[in-house]
Amino acid sequence: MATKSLNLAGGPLIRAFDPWLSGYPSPGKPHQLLNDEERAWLATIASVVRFKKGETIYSFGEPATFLFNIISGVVKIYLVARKGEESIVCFHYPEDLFGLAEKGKYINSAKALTPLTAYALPTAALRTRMVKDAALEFHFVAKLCHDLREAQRHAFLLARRHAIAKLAMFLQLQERLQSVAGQQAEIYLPMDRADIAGYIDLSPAAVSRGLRDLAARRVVKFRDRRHVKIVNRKVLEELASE
Amino acid sequence: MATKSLNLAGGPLIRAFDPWLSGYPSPGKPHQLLNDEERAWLATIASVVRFKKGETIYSFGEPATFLFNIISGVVKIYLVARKGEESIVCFHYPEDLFGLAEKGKYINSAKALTPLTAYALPTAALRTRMVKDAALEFHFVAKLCHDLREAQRHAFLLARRHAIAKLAMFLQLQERLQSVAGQQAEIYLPMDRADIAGYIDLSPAAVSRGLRDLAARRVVKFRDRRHVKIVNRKVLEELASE
DNA sequence: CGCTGGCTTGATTCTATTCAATTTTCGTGG
DNA sequence: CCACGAAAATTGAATAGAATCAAGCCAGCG
Repeated sequence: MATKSLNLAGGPLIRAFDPWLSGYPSPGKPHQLLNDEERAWLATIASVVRFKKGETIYSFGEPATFLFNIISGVVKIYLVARKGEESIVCFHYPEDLFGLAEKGKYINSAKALTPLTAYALPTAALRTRMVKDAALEFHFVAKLCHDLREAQRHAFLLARRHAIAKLAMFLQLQERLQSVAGQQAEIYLPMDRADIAGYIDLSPAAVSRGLRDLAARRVVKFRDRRHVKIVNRKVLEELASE
Repeated sequence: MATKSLNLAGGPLIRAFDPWLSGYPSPGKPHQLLNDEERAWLATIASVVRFKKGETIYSFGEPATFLFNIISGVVKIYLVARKGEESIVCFHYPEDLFGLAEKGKYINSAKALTPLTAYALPTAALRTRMVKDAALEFHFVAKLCHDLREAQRHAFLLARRHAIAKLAMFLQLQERLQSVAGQQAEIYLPMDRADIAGYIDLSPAAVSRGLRDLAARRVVKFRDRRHVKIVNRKVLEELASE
């Protein structure tokens, strides 16, 4: 991986809903958690790293030396089952954190879906600081809560019976991840069909058929394979809830 | 809900794996996160609450005024889908925390599966303290990481193709939740078949058939409907990974 | 302009769901 | 302590839906 110490932007950024405060700063949107001072401090321990599209960032079982904070690009977090098929845990976008560990080792693998720029935060330094700096740590708590809720939503998605319901909910989740302001904006799908399949637990064939049906029913409209627009939001919601 | 301010035990207890340190204090087991001072302080803001078996602790959408820390008993966290069926998010055991919120409201519902005793920690007081006390907060970070990993394992379980694989993995997860020391100990299932079904996303009928088959293949042995013993751990692992 | 990998589509197979009937368990009150 | 009723669990038969496998198609890229 390419590394440079120079801090390109103003330092790390983390985005999440506050678990406790309601509607702050504005309802319906995650807010920026770090203040300038915190970003500046984090910048002193962070390196900016870059990865090419398709490059592996870390693999299951490796010592977890870094926590990553995305500047630009998208990554997929995945697990490989016995049979070799990838089960996708989640997708991460700019201002997300990834690199979750257990007992000092990564418990999943990460791969860049697009060219990626990120801050690499050494876990050792981060840990030392966090035990002392409550305010900084507090923001990590908020982010963790956010990711936990997201993981639970994913589990909820996986419990949908019909392929169409899974796909409908998947599109809703993706839209929110990209926190599109206007209702009319297009959703960009940085992952291929196999990755979608791995995330919602369907065969690639079923994903293909499902998306075809959604388009046929005029619920969504594809500009090309990676750009969708939600045409009938109402019906999509109904489908998502079976 | 019944409330009393008296602190029965020595104060709240939280258990988890440390995300960063490896094998501390002993490999393979979660450790106690709070020190005596922290427990004492938490005890000053906590009330001890009790719930009867089957009682609802909180419901989706209510203001999240408390975070709960289980002293004894088991709770299920669940979501209700459109059709009225319950999707179970997770089960919580003693020394767990529950009551996750988003923007000040509970995002799921909680019900006692057994008679329950817990500490109710007012979120407002907790939040105030956490912003100042880094060490205390650090332990909550560790616990959140723990739950996040657990949620991701759940999603992984849901992605298993065959009913038997789901059940095998479910039993493994339950065993770990109860962190049985010896290999020979029995697993206690505090939930009914419908709850198992809701957690692993199968029909109750399929759960029944699956457990029957596991028993028939001598992989597990039921003493009664709620007590299982893993007889052939090796085969169970194979089945769990399909 | 052709090649390669991703994507789509079709036919078949297989597994869990559904729904209903039956048995077992559990809680209650006699 | 036992008997009863209600709820939970099991079982069976039919059905529906996605997986699988294989073949063809399209898109992006050299």
